[in-house]
Amino acid sequence: MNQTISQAELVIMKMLWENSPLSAENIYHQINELIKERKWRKATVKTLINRLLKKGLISYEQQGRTYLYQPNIVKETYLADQNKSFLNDMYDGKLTDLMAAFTTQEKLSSSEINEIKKLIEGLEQKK
Amino acid sequence: MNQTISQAELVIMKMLWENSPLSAENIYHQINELIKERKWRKATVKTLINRLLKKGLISYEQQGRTYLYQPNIVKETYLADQNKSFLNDMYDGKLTDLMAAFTTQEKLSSSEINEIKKLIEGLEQKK
DNA sequence: CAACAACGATTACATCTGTAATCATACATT
DNA sequence: AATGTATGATTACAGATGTAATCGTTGTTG
Repeated sequence: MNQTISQAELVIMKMLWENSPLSAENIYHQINELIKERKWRKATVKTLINRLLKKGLISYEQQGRTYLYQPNIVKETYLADQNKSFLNDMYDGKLTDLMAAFTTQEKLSSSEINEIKKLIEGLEQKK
Repeated sequence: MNQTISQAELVIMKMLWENSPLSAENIYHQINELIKERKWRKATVKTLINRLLKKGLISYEQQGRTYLYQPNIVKETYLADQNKSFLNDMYDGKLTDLMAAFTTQEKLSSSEINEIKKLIEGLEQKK
């Protein structure tokens, strides 16, 4: 259940999280239209789909001659796991260190700063 | 120059960022003392060191019969790259989304919340 | 019905990773 | 000097990953 998703596989997963179920053909087209830099052959897309199937990360329902694929895991769950790993790997679990790095590294508009402030205030309320 | 660092290699890099130069022997011992769960053979440690050398991520100076290794890249630079990739891969570059996920996902002490507030205030000053 | 096209299945193959064993060499010790 | 030992170098090998080509089957079309 705790299968890893490779970089390439993640592209497929994102597509399915945004909009599913999708056929292989469909995924193929979306990838090559929306992500111009990346040109995958159909066979490549199929391989990635099959690997995701084998890992149990997606499933399909048969629709006539084609298969329609859909994710088995929720995006938020996956992200939460990734966040945790990233935080531990890069900042030894110290969230404030991570926050400091991100906020100083990325340039923020004042509306974004406000948004973040609101987040923090929300946290204070809750406790 | 934009070499990737694998999970295992990162363990070595962290060691060197914290304290360098170090000999292979030294790295070996630190890994197996400090990170109890992980038991690497000396040969494994050497392999990882050699891969990092080949990637140009570390270098050595000879000290008699042993080599002393040291990082060629600064930790902060590496982290900044990782942050950027992570932000793009997981949150399509939307920092506030990332922040929202992390702050709601991790439980924060009120002192941590304060620390973050100070960070944000610092950002506001600067603009 | 025959040929083609569409779709899924199978196979391929180089590189990267994790995890080492073994080999060679130089130093230390009896 | 001979042998053990520490250290670096070379080789190994399976699984994951990126990137596909090709094969097989079934529906479509002239």
